[in-house]
Amino acid sequence: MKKYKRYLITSALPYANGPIHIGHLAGVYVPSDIYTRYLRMKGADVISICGSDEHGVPITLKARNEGVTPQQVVDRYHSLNKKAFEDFGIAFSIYSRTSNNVHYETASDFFLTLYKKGEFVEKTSEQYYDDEACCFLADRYIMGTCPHCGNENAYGDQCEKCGTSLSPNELINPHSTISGSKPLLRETLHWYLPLDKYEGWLKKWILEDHREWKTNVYGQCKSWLDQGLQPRAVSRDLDWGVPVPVEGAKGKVLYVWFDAPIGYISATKELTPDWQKYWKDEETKMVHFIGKDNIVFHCIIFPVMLKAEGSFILPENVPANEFLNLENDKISTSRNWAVWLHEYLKDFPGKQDVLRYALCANAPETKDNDFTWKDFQARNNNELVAILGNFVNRTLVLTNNYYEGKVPERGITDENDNLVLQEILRFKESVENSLENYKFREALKEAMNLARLGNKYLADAEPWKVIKSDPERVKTIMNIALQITANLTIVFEPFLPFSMEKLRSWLSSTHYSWDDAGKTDLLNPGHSIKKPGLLFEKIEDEEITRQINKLLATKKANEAASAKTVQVKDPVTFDDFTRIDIRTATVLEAEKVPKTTKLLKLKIDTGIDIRTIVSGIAEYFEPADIVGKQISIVANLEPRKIKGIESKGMILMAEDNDGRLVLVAPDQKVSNGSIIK
RNA sequence: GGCGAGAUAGCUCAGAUGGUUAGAGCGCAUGAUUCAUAAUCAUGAGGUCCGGGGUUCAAUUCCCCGUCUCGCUACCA
Repeated sequence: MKKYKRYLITSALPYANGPIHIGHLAGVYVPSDIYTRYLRMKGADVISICGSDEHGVPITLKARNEGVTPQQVVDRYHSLNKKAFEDFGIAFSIYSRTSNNVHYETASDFFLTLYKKGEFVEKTSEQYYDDEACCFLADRYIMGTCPHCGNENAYGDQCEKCGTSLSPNELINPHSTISGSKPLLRETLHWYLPLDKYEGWLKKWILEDHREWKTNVYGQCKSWLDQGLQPRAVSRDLDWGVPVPVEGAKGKVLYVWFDAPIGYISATKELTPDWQKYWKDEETKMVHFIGKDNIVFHCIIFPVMLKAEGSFILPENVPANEFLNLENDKISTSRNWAVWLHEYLKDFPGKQDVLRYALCANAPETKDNDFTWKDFQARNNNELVAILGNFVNRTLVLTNNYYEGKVPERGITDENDNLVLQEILRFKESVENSLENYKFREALKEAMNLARLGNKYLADAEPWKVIKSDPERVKTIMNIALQITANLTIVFEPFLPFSMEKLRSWLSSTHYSWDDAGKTDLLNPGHSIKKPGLLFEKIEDEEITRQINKLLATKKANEAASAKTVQVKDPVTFDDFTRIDIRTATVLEAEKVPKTTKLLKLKIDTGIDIRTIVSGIAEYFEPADIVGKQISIVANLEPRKIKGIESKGMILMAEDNDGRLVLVAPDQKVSNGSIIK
């Protein structure tokens, strides 16, 4: 294995439009923190980089909705999240932000370097332009009627009601969210990063040189590479972000995914004038901690950016995690379905380590996992309290009782003692091995096994009995139990830094280095320890019930919100209404459009003609079930090509609250082509 | 629809280049113990290893076809 002189750890920059929740923590920040703390304990030269990702359209929209500036939005979440991370003990070397000057400079320079090297492809395309506001409209700045579900408030990139992803020119009646005016199509110039040019290089770098990457990461990369890469735009028409630093690029900023990873570099610059040795020296090991949704950016796009620039190193590994669910449901910021870090810290003061433990023990390392409050409670009560806390407590209490807190001399050891002393050394290796391979769950379990060993040792040796018959022997037993305790402060330090600090203070011991782990003379005879408190406290049912009720209330609120009927649309004149030609028709044939999920191709008899309509209803109707049914259609809708098939008209559907589609048909059979009015 | 990942004890997960009884932790049951936050220790019960085919002397492991979950992606008039 290659030896490295120093480490550069990055953690995905959280987007500054919402607070941090347990999904972020379990997927990215807890693992990266454990890894960083471990490396620091080894005495390695390591920096851990993170910060707020503060650009992009959703932030500008949130600002507009709230009537504040984007800067105010990001200021709010930046400080909230920065503080929450600090309070939670995530040991970043720096928590920076992409709206600061260093970043503007760095990102700008980076773009310019690529620009001057001729790495970009320039292309013009047609995009919506707002004449009144005099600017191009990013997807999220255009709203209109969703062609699929009729939701009038669909965004240019997605309808949030039916989940359909859209492109702006699909919207019916598009309007600008800035001025409300109807936008026009205009030509605009953008810069593209030609990923395709680097495809061959990426294939070798990932598929051949990094077979050791996690299967989910490797598989996803392979999938992208096999499908072939396309150039990707690196600029957008927007006024919030890093301006494109070339002539004639007024009103254009760097696209947020181009801008954000450079944030790792600028944060490093901000941290140290020595930043180049971390980013440009082959002897630095760079590791990106991210969630699975970020794989393509960190394994394909950012490496291409770095490679194209030419002077930067590439990540040695990208240990992406899967997602964490909450009580059997996807975590969702917009649905308020989350455990928010800042609220947890308030609800469970002093219990950072409990959450760190629960999230690490149940981290979604190989597949999506579920966080439940019951599991959280069980982990605390049955593991932290019962195994780790209890062992520490009984050892320290006995030492205080028997020796007034002075570490006793270790006398002659018996066979079992020797076995245990050997075991202690083994733990160092196995925990270390798991950590080096980013298997944090496994590492934590091994650390806990050391506490288990301690409990078993005490149960076997029974010092509370032996003290009556052979007090000399008890000194040896307690000495060994204390050495185990000292070792616990080392192997648990990366996972439970708050508790281990407490424990060290009770032991009156120093902050050991990682390489002290396995030693059995960490506490010298005669060394004084203090009276212990409780390392962990039981969490009672009421506290858990309170949290569960909080979530139930959220669920109820969400249901109430979705049941609310969508607001009645703006009035239309009778004249407008009569322009829509709605008629009855009968389905003659139905078949699934190949290679699609939702599309059915229908041949229908409208009474006037036989025509083809393509409709996105395949998830709710089997072709056989719909043949022969009488339906209602919009007969005079402009024809449109869908998947190469010309569709003439639209089938009317009623959509239930849960999204289920139901045919709208006449009550009794009528002749085809009957006008519905 | 394409691609990727996953599916193993009640729960959370390991695992096997295919080979006699498939493992761990938690939970559960029984026993022991009382130094310790009713905490610990021992023992035990629990599994068509997602379903169906195939290859093989032998498949939970390899191949093919499905099902379900999650992600990326296409599509939705």
